[in-house]
Amino acid sequence: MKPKITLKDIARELDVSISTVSKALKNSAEISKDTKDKIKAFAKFYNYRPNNIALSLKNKRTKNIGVIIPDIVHHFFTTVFRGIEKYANEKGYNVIVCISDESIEKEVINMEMLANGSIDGFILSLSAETQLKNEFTHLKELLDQGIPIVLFDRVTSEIECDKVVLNDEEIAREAVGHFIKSGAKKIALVTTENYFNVSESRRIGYLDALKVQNIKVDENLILTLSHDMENDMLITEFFQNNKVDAVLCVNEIFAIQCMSIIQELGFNVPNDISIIGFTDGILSRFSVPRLSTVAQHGELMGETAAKLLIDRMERLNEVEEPYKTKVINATLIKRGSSIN
Amino acid sequence: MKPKITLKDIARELDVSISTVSKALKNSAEISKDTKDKIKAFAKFYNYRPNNIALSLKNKRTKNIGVIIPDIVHHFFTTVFRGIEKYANEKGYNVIVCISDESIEKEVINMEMLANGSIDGFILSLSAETQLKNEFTHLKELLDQGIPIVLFDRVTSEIECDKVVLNDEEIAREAVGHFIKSGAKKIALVTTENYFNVSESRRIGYLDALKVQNIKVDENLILTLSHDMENDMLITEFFQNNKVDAVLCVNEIFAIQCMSIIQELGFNVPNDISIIGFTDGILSRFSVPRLSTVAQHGELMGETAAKLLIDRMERLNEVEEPYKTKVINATLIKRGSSIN
DNA sequence: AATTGTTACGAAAACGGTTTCGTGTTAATA
DNA sequence: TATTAACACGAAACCGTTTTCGTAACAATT
Repeated sequence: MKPKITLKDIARELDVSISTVSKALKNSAEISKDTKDKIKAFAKFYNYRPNNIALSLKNKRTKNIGVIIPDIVHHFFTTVFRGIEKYANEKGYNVIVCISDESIEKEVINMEMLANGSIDGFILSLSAETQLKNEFTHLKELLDQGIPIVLFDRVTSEIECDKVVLNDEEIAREAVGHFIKSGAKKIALVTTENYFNVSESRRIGYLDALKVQNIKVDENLILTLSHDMENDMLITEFFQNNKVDAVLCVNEIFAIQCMSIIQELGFNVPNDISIIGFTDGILSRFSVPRLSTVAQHGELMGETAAKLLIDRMERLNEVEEPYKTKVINATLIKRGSSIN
Repeated sequence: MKPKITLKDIARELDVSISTVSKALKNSAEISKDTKDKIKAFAKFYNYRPNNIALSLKNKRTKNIGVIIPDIVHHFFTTVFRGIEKYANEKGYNVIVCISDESIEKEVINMEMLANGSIDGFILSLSAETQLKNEFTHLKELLDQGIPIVLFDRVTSEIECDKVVLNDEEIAREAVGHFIKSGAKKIALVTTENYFNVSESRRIGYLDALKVQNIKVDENLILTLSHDMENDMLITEFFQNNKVDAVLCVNEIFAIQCMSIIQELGFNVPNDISIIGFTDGILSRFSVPRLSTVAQHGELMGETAAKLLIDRMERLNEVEEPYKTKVINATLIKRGSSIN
């Protein structure tokens, strides 16, 4: 076993001072060529690498980013994370991930844990509970301490910080417009409780598109499902009791569940009922027929969030930039589950 | 903006020494009750929290774990990660994730980056390229430096360290046995290049099960696909050219692709051809019919790996424990794609 | 010979904690 | 009254860096 070597070790062995070693390794003009060569050779031989922790303490920056996401086993968040990791890594940052599990308590604990020096900034998507309770003091306090935060996807207007969001409203409008253009009249929405900002936006887009086309909104055609429950019965009843031409689902699972039940009920997709889901994940690509979806470009979203954060962190001393909200444009991917 | 407060700040304000503050906050018997109360109240009021970086430097341990995985957008790795994060968090550790992207270079760079003080130990699954090239000096060097490593799933016998693996061979045998019991004779295997230890083990299990039942191995019934290519043509030809009763696929995607193509070719699943896949992910649960799979219990695997690592790290000074390899027992989940 | 300027290096502070050890003050004991 | 013990606190070292500033040694200038 050969443990890591420090500046002190090199200094002792070569009979010079620690400062000389440090300067030599940074190629300082203060040190003579002979001494520099000697020190560099020694350092190289023993594979010297500066200790990150000591550097962090000295520089008051860790080059770590904290990422808090509600759930990692979820295609969208996973792709966002990949975008964050990729960009951060290119810029020399590491990523510490915590999973809030949709709980505000975990969100708070994890953030406070990391905020005590472990990271230079946060990227997060709010937990369901945080959105439900509308409780953001933990975020405000961190911002107050000067720790930059970037919110993505599940954001809130209560907090002033950089944000990255999808054009949910617009893309929902576009999806419904697509249904209408193909002749659908009875268009359903399958969504979650609307304390989620994204569901709310998608609902608005849905309603908007109907209004524009003078289609009367039928509240019965809006099915609200919960995240964690078994929804099969509700979905079955919904499609038994309502004549529907098309259905927009706010996530991939709902869309696949709907498609499966619709088919079991004897309807044809897309001829009897068209379906469009959100999140262009693996399920959508391998279903039969393939699912038309809204691609959220998670990876781009992650990269954008990381760039926003790193730009702000590396500009900390200069003039304060105003906060930005970047909008990622979703893409409607038309596949077999809707009529072209 | 109110920046973080330090011991020094408290000491200055309260006109005591830094050591007194430190001791008071740790409730040391050395300090009088009066002084302690005063200091605690002040610290609480200003929300004092010790700086993690300073603690890390002092204690020579970061309470961070480095996790290196080949790919995060992959159900199995994601669940393992969740297990790691969950257990680590309970024990007060944070998790720094790097994605190797199946590249040995990234694996090396990331590990060296983190090894310079940022983490206390690693949990990783080898990249494809690392397995292909059989190149492990980076791991050996880190172990040499006294940094503990736990390998999971994609492991190698070249490295001595704690490991967590699936009983791949056995479960493949069981799956094939299940096929045979239901009357299948022509049993195919759809797998990846066998430099992956897991594919290799599954292949051995497959061959073994056939041998035990005196079924002659037909090399034509083993289809080797690559990870990144479009395999649809190969799969189609395979099922056109070979009479097959059942097929075992080493991952979920292959299984779904096979099922889809098999159905397109006019066969019935499971009556004409049974299918079992690996990885009990979301695809398997929502396909029609639902896919019989080998559940790899990723979360348990992650927890086990994290426990192994943390146990070793927290036992560092005591006697060296011999390295362990924990085997996670996979479960064969029988659903609609195979005959019971 | 005295002054000035380089060169090449070392001492020390700082980052924010913990911990060992030393010490002044008071009270208890002989 | 002198010694000892207990109490309550502070000084300083240490973790591994970076960086400012001071300075010894020598050369060059007047």
